[in-house]
Amino acid sequence: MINYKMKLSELIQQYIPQLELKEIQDLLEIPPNTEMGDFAFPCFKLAKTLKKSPQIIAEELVNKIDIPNYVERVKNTGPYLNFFLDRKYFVQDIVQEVLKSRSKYGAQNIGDGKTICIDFSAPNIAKPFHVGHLRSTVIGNALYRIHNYLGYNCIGINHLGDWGTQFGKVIVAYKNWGVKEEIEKDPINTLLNLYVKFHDEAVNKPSLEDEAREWFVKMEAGDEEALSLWKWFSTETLKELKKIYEILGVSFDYFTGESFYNDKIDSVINELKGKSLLKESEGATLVDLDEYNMPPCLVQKKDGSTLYATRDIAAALYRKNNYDFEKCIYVTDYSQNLHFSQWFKVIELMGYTWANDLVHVPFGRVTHEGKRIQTRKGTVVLLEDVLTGAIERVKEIVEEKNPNLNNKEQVAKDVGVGAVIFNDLSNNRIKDISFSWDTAFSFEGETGPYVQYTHARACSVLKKSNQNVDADVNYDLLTDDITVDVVRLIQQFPQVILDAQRKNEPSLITRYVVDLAQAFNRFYNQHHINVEDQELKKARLAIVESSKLVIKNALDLLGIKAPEEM
RNA sequence: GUGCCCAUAGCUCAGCUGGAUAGAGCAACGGCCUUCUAAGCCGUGUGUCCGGGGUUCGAAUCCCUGUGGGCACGCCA
Repeated sequence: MINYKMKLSELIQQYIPQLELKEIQDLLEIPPNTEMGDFAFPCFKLAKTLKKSPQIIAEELVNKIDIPNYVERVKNTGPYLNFFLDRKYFVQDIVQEVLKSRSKYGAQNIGDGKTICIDFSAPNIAKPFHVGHLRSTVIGNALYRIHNYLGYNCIGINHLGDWGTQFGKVIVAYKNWGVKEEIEKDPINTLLNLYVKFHDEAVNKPSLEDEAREWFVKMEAGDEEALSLWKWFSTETLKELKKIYEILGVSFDYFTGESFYNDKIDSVINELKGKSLLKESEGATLVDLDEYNMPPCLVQKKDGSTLYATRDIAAALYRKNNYDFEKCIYVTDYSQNLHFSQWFKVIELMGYTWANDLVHVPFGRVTHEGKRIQTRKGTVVLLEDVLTGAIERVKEIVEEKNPNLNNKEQVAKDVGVGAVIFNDLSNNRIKDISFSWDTAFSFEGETGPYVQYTHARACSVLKKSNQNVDADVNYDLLTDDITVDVVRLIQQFPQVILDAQRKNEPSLITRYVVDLAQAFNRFYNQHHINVEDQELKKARLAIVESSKLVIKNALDLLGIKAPEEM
């Protein structure tokens, strides 16, 4: 497949040696309207050096330029030089590439086997998995898949919130009001109720908070009772969590939560001490970051127990030593921005240059009808309810529109879950999301089901064609506007993946696949595919197959299934 | 108070490291199933791109400033 941007840049440079190839490439753009061509080169930058108006420069260039075979014509429009690619050449080039590469179309090896750690999902044990946790999970999962597709060796780590003072709270609550059998029956909800009850009671009895902290001190000291309760709570909740991951189709290489680093903390504290980074303040131990315009990073409470940051530092050191990552990505909501800046700085102060390879990928918060979701207040929207609700809704629609569908259960799951994931990945990650049942369950327009439907439709046409698709077709039949629009989008896919990786922004792929689905649906409505004319049919099938493959690849990168029928 | 983030159509949002008339979806109205899945397609309309300055040949995009909102700021995670 030709890198058109590169080729055109080289071409232009022959006539404008004043500019670096890189500059020309950066300048080359896709015009806002396809009537203006496939690529455009604005001549403003040259006006000063050439001491001519950009309009005149464009005009002179048009007259000079020697048109290569893959370009149909070059036209000047005011200060712009517009390139119109040869449609037949272009469509053939792209379609042949897609049909050859198939599920690898868009894949590249820029990662060259280098390791990327992705720390994502990380729900708190003993708290329910709500819609807020979904974002880290699906964004992290998409980043994992995107990096993998680009040749990185990915390590997905679920840094479970399974350690800390909160467990002291749950232990206190359990010892006061808990019932063993209830936890066994419904661990997450029962533990949640205990947690909520703790906070209700602690309002009137603040000593409970001290008790909780004491229990956490015991946990870190290896107290048997504390640890066995903790272990019990964790295993029970983890079982529930794994069910959710199963439904979402998300997996991890390691479930090493915060507790995993318990025995690795002392050496971190010693190292910090050895590097003279620690300071005592009001009984607590911290790293002073005043110089860097940040509040201090607390590493030990006055009772000697550790904090979130301490365990994050220990985890980073462990990962660097064991995985030798090129980059370690943390996917959390933006309320943790300061936390990450602080301990990244501590790593840097410890003298590790790889502090620069630690990347925080923040995302916006989820509210429910404008209100904050708070576990403690019990105002949660459970992810499980959202998922099962979406699946039920899909079942209703299937009964209405396609009652003879074969594997209804599986399709309902794929589409319902796909709708929820797609919805979470459609906007820029930094934007807050106001969760609403209506939008989560809407399946029209820019939604997952719309894209999946487009894919299923393409599959259906291919099936009904009763023939295999091959790339040896008459490309003269594929040069109309609507067809070329589809191919143009297909051509952009590899670059979209690169952008998504560079910016850690899966929504670029979500947006892209909607555009492609729209273009394909226009093609589908405009052109009948399984026509009598065998030559035409064969040509159009090549477009359908290519579109189908790229939609599938894009959905794969997002962690969304693409059923063949729905 | 200090720091960071956000502000684009009635609603939800795109708009790449500045570029040609600012775009989608939803909602509303009208059209398209005796031919490949109507979860679809086509058509109709709306904008002080939060205000004010500045940089530039050119600003929704960059800089400054004001307003409105969000988040964070020592023993939670």
